Amino acid sequence: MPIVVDKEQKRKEIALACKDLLVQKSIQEITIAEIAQTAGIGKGTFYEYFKDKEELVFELVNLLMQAHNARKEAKLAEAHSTREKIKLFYSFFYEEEASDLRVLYRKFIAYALLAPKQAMIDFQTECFRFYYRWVEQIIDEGIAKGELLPVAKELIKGMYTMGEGMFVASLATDGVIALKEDLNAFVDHIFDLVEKENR
Amino acid sequence: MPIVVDKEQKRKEIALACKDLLVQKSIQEITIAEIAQTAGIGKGTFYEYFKDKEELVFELVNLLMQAHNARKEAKLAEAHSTREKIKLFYSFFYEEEASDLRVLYRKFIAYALLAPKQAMIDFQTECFRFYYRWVEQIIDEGIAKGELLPVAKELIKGMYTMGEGMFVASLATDGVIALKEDLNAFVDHIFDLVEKENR
DNA sequence: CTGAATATGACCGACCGTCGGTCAATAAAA
DNA sequence: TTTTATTGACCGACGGTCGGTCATATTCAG
Repeated sequence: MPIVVDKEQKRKEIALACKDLLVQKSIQEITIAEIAQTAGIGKGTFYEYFKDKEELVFELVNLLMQAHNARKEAKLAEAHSTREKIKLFYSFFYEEEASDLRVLYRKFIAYALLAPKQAMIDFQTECFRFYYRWVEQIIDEGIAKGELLPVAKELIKGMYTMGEGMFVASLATDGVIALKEDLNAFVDHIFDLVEKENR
Repeated sequence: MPIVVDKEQKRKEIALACKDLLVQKSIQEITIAEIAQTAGIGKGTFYEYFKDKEELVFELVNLLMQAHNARKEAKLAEAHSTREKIKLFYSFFYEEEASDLRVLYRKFIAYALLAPKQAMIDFQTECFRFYYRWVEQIIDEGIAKGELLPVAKELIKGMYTMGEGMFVASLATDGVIALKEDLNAFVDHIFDLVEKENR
């Protein structure tokens, strides 16, 4: 048989090799030739593995997000209070650890708005479901323990999208949003409202 | 002396002439030549008024948003309850009337994330301030009337960004968000929590 | 007062460079 | 020999520029 490369694997390698480039430069400034050179492949080869630059960004976000989620799940075990567990979810938006991923995620969202492709939609939907279930489980536990009012369950979707919304808004405005502080403040105020003991 | 045209005015005319084109096609598919042809000007002339395609989108969003805000303020006078007034703010995200503007706004956000320019940031910041003040005033009235708990004031920023977040999320996912229903449900639940009578 | 000369900015599209995407040729493995 | 992977030369589309043209307001000589 002829040469057989693991296409899936090579995709990942190419994407990873371009990480710094993709994080540092705006995608529009990056040329395919530059990408190929960075990954140490020919320009034509790039097209064997990706349809365009967006797919490359997408692959990388996918890759890093998976790793990120794994780390987060580990951390979740360490969190004690319900409030802390929920805040852990939002920390993606400001923690130093995830800053590269955030830069890429931002570009990914932009593309998803500009020229959505099914794979992107599927990915975003899966992300939503993943985090929704996460938060749902935490809230359910809180309700079961009698800590939280049952109405807390109805707030999950809004709370989730609030995070993304504040993230986007903080990137597109200047001086009106302090992401970490505003996110945590909102969560605290909501918790104050749905914790039974405060009633 | 030579012909002198009102540059500001002509910018608006060009932008307005391209509205349908910009709403219907993805920006990346549109060429400058096409824009020039649609607006009935030469390609070179386009560059006399805009630096690039993004500026054109921006001008149009700006224009339509101003008109939209004016209409909204008029409607606000008709709304009765505090809850209704707040919901009026969110209706931008789903009302038929604003659908063209939303399509453009979506593209605008994408550019603001992809390659932010100061003018875009300023515009978004101004939009934020405008709506923030609006909501703030309504909430303040509600508190003054004794309808709402004072903590309601602390939720404004989160509530505002939740709207944008749910909007973005609904565009980037499939089947998990019903924008109108989810927005209104969240608002209702929050109101149930911050209205004094429900305590 | 008139109209010819002139100055100036609006307008334009031919041209140029860049870059995304293709494909014919090559290499290498089986 | 066949099949697969790789490559960079090549092509055409498109963004952006620039020199030239045109329309009109102003000026001033007659």
